[in-house]
Amino acid sequence: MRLLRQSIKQRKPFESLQQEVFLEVLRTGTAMIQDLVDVLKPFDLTQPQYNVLRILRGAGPGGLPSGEVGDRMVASREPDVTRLLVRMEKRGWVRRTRRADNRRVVTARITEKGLRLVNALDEPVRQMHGRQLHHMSGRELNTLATLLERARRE
Amino acid sequence: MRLLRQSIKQRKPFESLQQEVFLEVLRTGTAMIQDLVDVLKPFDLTQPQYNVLRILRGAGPGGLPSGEVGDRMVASREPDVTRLLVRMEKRGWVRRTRRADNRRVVTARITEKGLRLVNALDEPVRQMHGRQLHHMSGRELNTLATLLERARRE
DNA sequence: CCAGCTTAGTTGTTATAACAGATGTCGTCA
DNA sequence: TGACGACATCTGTTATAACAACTAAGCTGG
Repeated sequence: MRLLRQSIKQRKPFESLQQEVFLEVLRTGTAMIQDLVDVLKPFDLTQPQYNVLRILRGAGPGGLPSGEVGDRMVASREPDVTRLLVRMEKRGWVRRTRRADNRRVVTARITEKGLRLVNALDEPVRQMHGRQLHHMSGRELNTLATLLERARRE
Repeated sequence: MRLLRQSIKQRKPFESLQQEVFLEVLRTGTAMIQDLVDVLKPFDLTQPQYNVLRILRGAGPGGLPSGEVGDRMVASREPDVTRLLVRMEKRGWVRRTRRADNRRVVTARITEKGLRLVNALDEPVRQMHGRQLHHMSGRELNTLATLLERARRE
């Protein structure tokens, strides 16, 4: 009887559990991203733009090929990366140069201005993370990060 | 010495932990949403449209005011909801009628065609969730869902 | 009852995303 | 060496998102 009940209960709740996790991830993600957007708005910066600035800061003075930038972004197609970088170049945050030894490749580098901007955002963004997650213990955060990473496996 | 080390170590890892959770949530979210988009694409349906269909199916034959639909969607401004519903009406999945007793309100209802579509998607979507998360135990899923919900609190 | 506030939805405009196809450059192998 | 396929990026087009301003309908207090 015990076994029967278990096998009955197993199927249905398990599937809806998967769906619940799916929905929770999306809800949490949109809430978090919205907080970031709100932080960036006064700086007249969108989230993908901020993302690019962080990537290029991390890449150092050598910069990165456009394609590499695209690969490191969570979600963006190649054509969008091109135009994103072009727009950012117009704003003076990024410099794009065609590589001499391989003229197919466009190297994107962060400018001094872009660097100042992204540096100025470190503290506000850090504070935002604090506001979002200060009520969770280190242990909980660790568990959460681990489970999320595990969720993406396979 | 112990205390000192602790106070030194405490600050930095904790903040980067928050950031790590933030990034994990976004990465997992985009991966999951991409899977859904891939499932919906053969049906020529976008994720917000699918969302609306599920909401209106859940609302039953009485339908819902546009504003209500917007509130139940994760992220979408009012103007976008209007146009989203208009587009879906053109495709025959939704019917919009102005309410007689309060002509400001537009009630949106799912059509027979829309209902067939969203019902036909239940199984593929369920299978997608299975592919995404079959490697995680019920216990892990429960913990994950609980922690995510908790992350949004406060 | 009616001027002015509120509510619900719409329209206009600009920015960005998605997708397909084109362009310019490079490597390579007959 | 030079045709050809692959690579990295770009352009064109359409769809959708963001934001602001507007319209129409209902409500309310003098």
